[in-house]
Amino acid sequence: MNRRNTPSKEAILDLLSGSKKALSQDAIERQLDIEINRATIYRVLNRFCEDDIVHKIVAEDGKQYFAICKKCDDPSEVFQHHFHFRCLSCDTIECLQVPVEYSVPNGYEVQNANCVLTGVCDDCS
Amino acid sequence: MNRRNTPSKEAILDLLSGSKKALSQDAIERQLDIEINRATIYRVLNRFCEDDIVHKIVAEDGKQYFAICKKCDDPSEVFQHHFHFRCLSCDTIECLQVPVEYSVPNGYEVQNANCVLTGVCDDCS
DNA sequence: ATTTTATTGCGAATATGTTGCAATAATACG
DNA sequence: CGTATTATTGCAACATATTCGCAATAAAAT
Repeated sequence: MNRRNTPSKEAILDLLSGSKKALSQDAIERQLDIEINRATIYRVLNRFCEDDIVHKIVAEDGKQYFAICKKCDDPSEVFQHHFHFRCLSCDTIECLQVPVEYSVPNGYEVQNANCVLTGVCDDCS
Repeated sequence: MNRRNTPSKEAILDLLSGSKKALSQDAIERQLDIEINRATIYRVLNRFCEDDIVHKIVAEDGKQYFAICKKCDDPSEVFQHHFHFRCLSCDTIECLQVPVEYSVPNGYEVQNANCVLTGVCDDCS
């Protein structure tokens, strides 16, 4: 199951790399220069997630957003899990450099954290 | 826009009150004694949310879950926002008595927090 | 008893995400 | 290079969650 380099993969990776925001499938499709099928975009994104190149956030709107967030995924930084901020005004989601801290009851094992704060960002307020 | 008391409303409220878990529309429909239309269930739940009787959580599966969580909504308790735990094994979501703590950059205004930890709960491990 | 209008059920619409399948194309290998 | 292998793509269809319009029903107010 070796990965191959394709125009789709490159284009989506470039877009995400250059974006400061987490993007949804439709946002990606809109912002791309080339045309890529919806299903393909999802497949590429899911592959990125499997390979831990990208992380996925699900917002309150129930939609999936994808972000690269180099700083956050930097192994030298300790926090894998960070808060995300969804601005209701400009309808974007960004990774905050704010680690998610929590405790859980005994016997609970946490595998993932999906944390989204919603409100109005600085640009919009 | 005054609210009216109806069998649907009561049944759903009773169910949520008696449940220790956050429930999705289909879980509610399944657990109800009486039959209530899907759209109606959503409408009742959304009204509850508007009236702050119930809070909504959106999990990574993109689905909405509703919980009453008296303890958490108790005004004497300071934390309105708390973590939720989704167990992948028993496929339930529960409110944890763990407050969500965070800071945001200057100028950001937070209106809501949707935080879900995913993993395996004590019962299932 | 009657009026007002919130609520309901139904069907249809919308939106998001996934999947099967055949066609295409990236890579490996002679 | 030329060919074989198989990952990737596009398309259409599917699945699921949620919402919406509309007419019918039934709380509540008078």
